[in-house]
Amino acid sequence: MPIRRQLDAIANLGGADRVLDAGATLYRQGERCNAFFFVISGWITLTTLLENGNCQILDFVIPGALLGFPFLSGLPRRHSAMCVTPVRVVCYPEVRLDDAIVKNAELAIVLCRQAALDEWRAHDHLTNVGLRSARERIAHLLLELSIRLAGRPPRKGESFRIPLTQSHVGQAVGLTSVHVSRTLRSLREQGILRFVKQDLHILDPVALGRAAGFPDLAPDVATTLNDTRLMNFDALPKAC
Amino acid sequence: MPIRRQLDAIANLGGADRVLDAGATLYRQGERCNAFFFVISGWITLTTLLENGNCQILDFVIPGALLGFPFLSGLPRRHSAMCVTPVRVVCYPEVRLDDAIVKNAELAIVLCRQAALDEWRAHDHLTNVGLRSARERIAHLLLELSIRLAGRPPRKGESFRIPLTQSHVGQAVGLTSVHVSRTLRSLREQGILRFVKQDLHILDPVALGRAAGFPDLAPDVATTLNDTRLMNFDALPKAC
DNA sequence: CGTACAATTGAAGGACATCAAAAGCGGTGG
DNA sequence: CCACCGCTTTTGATGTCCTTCAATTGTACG
Repeated sequence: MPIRRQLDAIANLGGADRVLDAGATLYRQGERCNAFFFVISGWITLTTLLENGNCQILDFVIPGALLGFPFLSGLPRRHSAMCVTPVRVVCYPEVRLDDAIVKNAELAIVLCRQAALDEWRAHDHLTNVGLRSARERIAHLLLELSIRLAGRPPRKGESFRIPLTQSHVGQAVGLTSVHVSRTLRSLREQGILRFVKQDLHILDPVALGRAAGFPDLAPDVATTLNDTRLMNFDALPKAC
Repeated sequence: MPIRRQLDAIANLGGADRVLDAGATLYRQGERCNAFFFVISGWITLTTLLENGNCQILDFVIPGALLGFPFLSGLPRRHSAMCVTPVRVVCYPEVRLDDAIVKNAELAIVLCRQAALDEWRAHDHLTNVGLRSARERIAHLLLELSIRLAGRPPRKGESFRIPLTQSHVGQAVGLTSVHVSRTLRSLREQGILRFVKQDLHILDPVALGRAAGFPDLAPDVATTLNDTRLMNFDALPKAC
């Protein structure tokens, strides 16, 4: 079981459970912080803040992920990790990367994989924002989140709890919340999806895929995600 | 010396030198390829191609970097690596991640660091494209490249060889080459920089920094880059 | 029941794209 | 040496996608 292996790998690092309210931060941009975290429940955003007050959401972190490992230890964080919902994590404070890796090759493998996955999502996100239209960006994001939550492409009529505001969506894909609202309306009117009160209903997965700009790529992406242990934590045995 | 350490770490993997023409690819999107590379000279772009023919440049790879390590081995590549100029690399074919890491903790550390740096640049790139104007994006990119090449912030009057077309710049920051041209003209007319024939002249570093949206961040960024061994290969001892 | 925040909708403006054409520049061959 | 080619850069005119500003309507919560 993938996530079991992650936990085994870090078992001897002595983590402690921690509960945070919505709006709290795990670490802040500019801060030196050598802790890292395993997310048990709740949603977290990784955000960078600009001087002008604008804010970019780099990624959404969902349960089952490792978060914030200080590969570049001692250096200030480049982004903040903020809780969107109440969050439960295992916190591993003051880890020394070099020691931990030398002592534990299994951990090194898990970390490399996690880093590669994170980078892959960052790249995906970048192409999304860089060369797609508003409609495509939003469809793409919602489809990606569905796939990450389900571990496979969504089926017709399925629905997911996505605790984000339209403003979050906008900050993630580089649009104003106003335009997100308009675009969601258009998608709703075309019978592709409904996103009300943080519940996303997938009415037409195929049309959604087409709107998102992956034509038949979705199954492949799902395989990737599944293969590399970014699954929904709730779907796991209670062993952890 | 940082890059020496990288090379030491991978010394026993048996790499072979390889020379490629401009336009050649190291690996292609969709391809299964377990090789990775150390760049000796030349510039490389990491690109994703969309079905509609559009193309996003994810990152520019310059000499001294490790490239394409198959963390998610066996899975198809998510992007292509294309030579912008003639390129010399050391090629390490068919590496098995798990074995290599278990046998060589030093390598694992280097890889984790490289992965973290790549992810950091991807995030930086993402905020650049996500919430800055055309002017800011271009200024930011050129400043970033200068810093990576010099290992520190550029000085007044300094110039750098950047073998990119305006079309490359556009594909990197999500703009058309037409608009890149116009924006560069504006920056030139304001005495901030000149970018002619692949030679970038920094006329006013402070104004460039302000145009890019980091106000005083530049020194910090430079420190980060320097600290984490993304330096210009040419500045290294010839030992490699 | 009032306050705060999220979502919605309209009107107007701007930043960037698209289309099209011309000019500069290096390379190649007659 | 000049003509020709492909590629990059430049510039203009026109259009559009998205933003900005502003006001209204939910909806949750103390």
